[in-house]
Amino acid sequence: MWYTLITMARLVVPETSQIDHSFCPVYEAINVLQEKWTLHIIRTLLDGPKGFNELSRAVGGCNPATLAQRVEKLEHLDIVSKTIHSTMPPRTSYALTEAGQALQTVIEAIDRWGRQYLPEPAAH
Amino acid sequence: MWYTLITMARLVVPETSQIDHSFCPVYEAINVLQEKWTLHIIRTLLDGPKGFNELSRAVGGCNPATLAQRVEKLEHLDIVSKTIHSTMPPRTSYALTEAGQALQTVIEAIDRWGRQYLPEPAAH
DNA sequence: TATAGCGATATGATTTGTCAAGTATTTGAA
DNA sequence: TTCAAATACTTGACAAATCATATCGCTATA
Repeated sequence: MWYTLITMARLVVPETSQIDHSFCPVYEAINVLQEKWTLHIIRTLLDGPKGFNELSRAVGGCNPATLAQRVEKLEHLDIVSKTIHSTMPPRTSYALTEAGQALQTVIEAIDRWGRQYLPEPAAH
Repeated sequence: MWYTLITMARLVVPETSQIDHSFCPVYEAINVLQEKWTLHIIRTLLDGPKGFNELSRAVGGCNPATLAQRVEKLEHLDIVSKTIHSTMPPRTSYALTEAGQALQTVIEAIDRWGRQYLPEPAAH
């Protein structure tokens, strides 16, 4: 099975016009990264490991329930790793795994695009 | 004002610890791209201009209300352009602008990352 | 001794996204 | 000729995601 940039999530097999439910990496990757706060969390952790509240402050504006859910999901995907240093007083740190670090290229591409094409909001 | 990859949306000025509401391109770019379906829409349009239903089918799974809202927003951001060929019968086409085309680098980075780090879901 | 900080979790309100159905007209097939 | 399908959306009801805020037991600092 081939994949191209224009390959759809559900590939249509020409002969039969049936839907192919095979796995498409780009589509899945987009689904992972498009969840609210995910890219912000990753960008923040590129700066180095952080505790829960520290991460929360650095990300800016994400409420704790959502943040907890996001980092849990990212942990399952092996993008973020969680280390518990002590339970009482609670002390934890979140860091990027190798897969997480690899997302730096994505963040950089977004960064370049934003600088070039997003207009500074003008007063109106 | 400087921007770096680790720059937060609201920069804290060290001397005063006050919040700086200055515009941060990366943060804004992430906010644009993290809305549900946005990256899928852009990836689909990289394949060439499409009509509304054609786009809908190619994106796969996005409902028309959301799709209409997304393309309208992308039009405002000058990422997508809309051309009405005829009103009755209705015929329209959506295409990427220069800024939209430039997002190909982002999609490609996501593509590479997905192929390398997203595991094919195993049967369980 | 009082206060702030830690890593969360609970609550109920609000925002966002989804679903099914419908519009007015033309095109292609039976 | 007659009927189903396609075009680009819109509407209103509903479900799901995210929101601000309060809270927990405990420790380190003030």
